[in-house]
Amino acid sequence: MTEPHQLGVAQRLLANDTFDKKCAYRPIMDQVTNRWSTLIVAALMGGPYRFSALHGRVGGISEKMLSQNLKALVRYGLVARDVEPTVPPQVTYSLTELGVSLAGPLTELLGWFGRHRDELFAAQGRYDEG
Amino acid sequence: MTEPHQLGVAQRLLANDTFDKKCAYRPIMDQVTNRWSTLIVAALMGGPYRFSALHGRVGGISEKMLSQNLKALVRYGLVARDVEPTVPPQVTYSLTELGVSLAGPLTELLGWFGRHRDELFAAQGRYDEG
DNA sequence: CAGCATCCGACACGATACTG
DNA sequence: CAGTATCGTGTCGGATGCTG
Repeated sequence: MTEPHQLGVAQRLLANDTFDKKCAYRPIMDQVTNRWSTLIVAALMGGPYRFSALHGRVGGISEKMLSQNLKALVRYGLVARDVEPTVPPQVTYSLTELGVSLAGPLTELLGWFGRHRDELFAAQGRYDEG
Repeated sequence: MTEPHQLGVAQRLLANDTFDKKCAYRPIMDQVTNRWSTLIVAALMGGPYRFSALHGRVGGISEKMLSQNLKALVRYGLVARDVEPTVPPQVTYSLTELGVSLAGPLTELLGWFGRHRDELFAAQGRYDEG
């Protein structure tokens, strides 16, 4: 039941050249779905966070990558950056409305990997054996 | 209405450490959501394809990357590889059941980028100006 | 036809050190 | 606190040429 519908959607998308590699928003999508940005967006779903809090929350990310990816996310309007001009400075990051709207599809994708984790590992194991 | 639910889901996922960087399936997710694999899976939603057909369909991909990514997708059980022992050889690729189940979330994500393309570009333009 | 081997440049990423 | 600068390494990914 879901299958034919999904295939139909895919066909339409392909027919309209909507996600071909040449399509102009692919670089943005590559950036947003990369290793770190997904985790950062996910972390920000929990509410606004300051730089160091985010750094602790995203587990394993370097300051450089956090800074770099945050900059990109701000650039695409997915994350808001609020600076409190105090000493020491306080910078708070939060999802914009656009960022929140991305959270849905992203969470679904992440959820899929969570649900099918075992099957993926099993297939990987089988492949590496034989 | 969707917002609080999504945030709740995210919170639960984070609380369970389900998509932290350290989480074991992240490497698989990185592979599957990378630049080419998403396009390959999308192309295969249209039905089974042979190597060269797929190569033409995915637009811009090199044979090396197609081969490499197909191998990874086969390894994770998302794509099936059927060899017809003829001369010349015929190799057909298709989505497995697992692959089809991934198509849903993936299509949603791709659809999101299609729908919000203009906002992303606008934000990018604004950022690069000021 | 369906690929693998090789070379090579570009960039992602981490570690370390430094700044307002 | 919230970053930036610099360096070094590894991987990504394209181009080319070759094989069964």
